[in-house]
Formats: sequence, structure tokens, C-alpha cells
Amino acid sequence: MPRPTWANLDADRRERVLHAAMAEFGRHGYSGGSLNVIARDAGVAKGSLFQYFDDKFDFFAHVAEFTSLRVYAAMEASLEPPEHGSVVDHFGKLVELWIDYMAGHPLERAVTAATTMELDPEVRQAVREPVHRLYAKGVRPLLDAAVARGEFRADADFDALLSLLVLVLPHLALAPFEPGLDAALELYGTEGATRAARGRRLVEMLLAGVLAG
Amino acid sequence: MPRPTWANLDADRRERVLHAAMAEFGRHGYSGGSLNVIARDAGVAKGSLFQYFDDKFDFFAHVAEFTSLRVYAAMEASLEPPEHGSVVDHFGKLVELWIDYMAGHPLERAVTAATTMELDPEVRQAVREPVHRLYAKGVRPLLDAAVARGEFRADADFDALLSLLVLVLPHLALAPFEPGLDAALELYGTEGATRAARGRRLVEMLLAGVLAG
DNA sequence: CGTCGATATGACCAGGTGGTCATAATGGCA
DNA sequence: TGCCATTATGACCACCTGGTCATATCGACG
Repeated sequence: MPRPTWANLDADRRERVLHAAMAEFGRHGYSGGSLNVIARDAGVAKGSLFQYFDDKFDFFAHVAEFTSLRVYAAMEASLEPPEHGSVVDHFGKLVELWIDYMAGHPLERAVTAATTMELDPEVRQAVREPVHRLYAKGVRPLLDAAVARGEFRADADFDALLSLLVLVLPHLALAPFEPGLDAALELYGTEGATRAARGRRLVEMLLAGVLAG
Repeated sequence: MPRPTWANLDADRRERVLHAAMAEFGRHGYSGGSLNVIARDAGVAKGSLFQYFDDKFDFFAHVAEFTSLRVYAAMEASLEPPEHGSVVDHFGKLVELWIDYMAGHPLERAVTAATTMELDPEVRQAVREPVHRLYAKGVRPLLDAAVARGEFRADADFDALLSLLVLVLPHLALAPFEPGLDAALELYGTEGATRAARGRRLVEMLLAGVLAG
């Protein structure tokens, strides 16, 4: 947890530190990210960072959680409630929003990538857990509404579906903006199909297994 | 590329270096892996590593490619040709084999995780490209046979499917053996369903979107 | 034996790491 | 003004990093 000093902090200063940290951790991940670089880029003494956070891990964890909350808030705001439309519509829209958001927010995208790709089990668990909670919170209602509407097969495996979605979603956003990152996937080809259309097609494919009729 | 010295090397010594490198890179990834640790664990002077490889990157790339070749060989050997059975059978069997192999080969599993999770675009691209080639080579025939048998819809998007499979497959293997790694996914619950059955169900879900009828 | 190319070695290097701490600056209140 | 808690600072620490290189060892051949 960040120290009280972090909350009391002048907003400009906090913003500068956060910005520098997102850029650095986003580029090099947790273990590769340098506190020296962050301090320099933020225009702050390195010692100050340790006034705000216990240690590097605490710092990274906060940056990760802050980022996921910001992303979630943006998604939630522009997502219509699941009263009308089909699940495919909802998830298609969700993926479209996600991709567009990441396209317009490279910093958030990079941090999302860094946490998604984190290898160290302890770091990963600590950093991904709040993200997964948010995903589940945002996605579950869409599924519930679809169930109420009878859109799903009786024997649909929701846990498996939710797992799969949570697994695939971040990668859907990451692949298209990181040329070297899974370029071999060619998830988003250049043959004119828009990102949205491709995203939609993938969603249809992912959901086909649980749809009724 | 490894230097000629590496090929001329005494087999025992090469095996020791490879083993230590797989363990270290598997645990800490490329940037986190320490050459000092590898040299110590292999019982070899650090300077020797630079007689075998140009630099750390060359070393890691070789370890990654060696590992993916070994995994591919094992899978290929125990996979029956796609003459009989359905695509779902084939992919179910494939995932089952994959998971069982990884369960019995923690070293290969760890290196696979490390390359799958690599963040740095340059490193990632160099290291993943041969892996993707192998995946495509192994998976494509199964799809082609299924197409010949008319198992797929006419409008099935194979590129999207292949991308999705290549994206998901490594994670399917990684999640269940890394307690902290996506524990929140609970991809493999403890309610008695075997790993194989769960894998099969996921495959069915993944393929439902492209199957005919 | 001696010679010579190939290989092994580890002290050594410059530079970077996360983290500490004594000191200084700050800002609100009396 | 003087006081005091809060915050900012960067020199400093021990340690680790990837990489080098002069030297030693090895092994085959004559």
C-alpha cells in the first residue's frame, strides 16, 4: 500500500511520478523497470519514491492497480447496460471499445501488457488479482443478462467461458499495437478488414460454443 | 547463433549448461536470468559461456529454440496422423498431450512460459517466431484434413481460428502448473474433472464457431 | 618429448541496482 | 518572528550485472 504521503501529495507531482512510472514499467516490466529512470523522468529525487511507497514492489503494484481502475472506469462509462441486444453485440462492442481505448492510451496499454506478461508468480498473482476481479465484475452482468434472455445452451460451461475471455481479452488488445509482439499471429491482418470487424469475428467464434440454437 | 565451440563441446558439459540455463531463464525470464547463476549451477566458468555464445541474447535465443524443438518432437511422436477421427478429437488429444507433457517436463514448461511472457518486443519477436512456425506446422494439417472431410462451415475464418489457437494453447499449458500464475482464472478447478476433460471442453468451445451443422 | 591450436578460467571492469539516511527545505500555525 | 512536523534530496552503500582478456590448461600430432 502507498504511504499516506502519497495521498497528501501535490497533484501535479503525483501525476508526474505516475506518468513516468507507467512509461518505464510499461516498457520494461517490473524487474526490468528502473527506479532511477522513473525518478529522473519525473523530475524527482529517488529518495522521494521511498517516501511514497515501501519498496519497488509496492510501487509497481500501485501503478498496476491504478491503471486497471482507470481502464475499467473508461470502459464502464461508455458501455451501455445489457438490457437490449444480444451477447454477441455486447461482447463485440466491449472488444471494440477495449481496442479503441488501448489505441488512444498507449501508456495504459503498455502497463496492461506488462502486467499481463509478468512472469514471476508472486508479482503476477499480486498484480493480476485486482484486474481479474474487475474483469469478472464487468463481464459477469453481460453473461447473466444473456442467461436470463435464454441465449445460451443449457449445458454451457460459464466458468470455462469466463476463464477463456479473461485469458484472451488482454491479448486481443495487446497484439495489434505491438508490432513485434506476436506479429506472427497476424491477428489483425492488413487486408482491409477493420479492427472492429476482426474483433467482432473473434467474439462470435469465442461465443459460438455456448450459444443456443 | 551459437559459436562452433558449442557444437564441438563435450556432451555432458553441454547438457549441464543447457539444464542450468533452462532452469534459470525459465524461472526469471530473459532480462531477469543471471549468467552468473547459470555458470555456477552448471559448474562452469562464466567466461566459458561467452566462448559458446556471442552474448546473453544469443544464449537465450538458443535455449528457447532448443526447447521448442524438443517439445515439438515429443508432441509429433505421440500424435497420430489426422486420417481418422474428428477435428475435435484431434485437438482434444493435442491439448491433452500438451498438458501431460508439460506436467512431466517442468523445465520445458518453464522455458515455454518465459518465452510466452517475454515483454521486450525485440527479444519476443526473435524468440517466438520459430515457435509460431512450429505451431503452425503442427496444427495446419489437422485443419486441412478437417476441411477435406467437410467438418467446417463454408465461411469459417481459419486465420482467426489459427491465431486464437496459437494464442491460447501455451496458456492452457501454463495456467494449471503455476499456482500463482492466473490462479484467479481457475481454469482447472478442483471439482474432480480431470485436466483432460477440461481441456477437451475448452477445445470444443473454441471450435464450435467453425464447425458445420 | 615439444609444439600448437582450441578451450577453460576467474579476476577484473564500468556501470547499474534497490534502498538508506543525514541533512535541508518547506509550509502552516502561534 | 520562531517552531515543528512533513516532505525533498542526493550522496552513499553493498551488491549484482553482462562482458573482457591475459593466462592457464588441455589434447592431438610429430
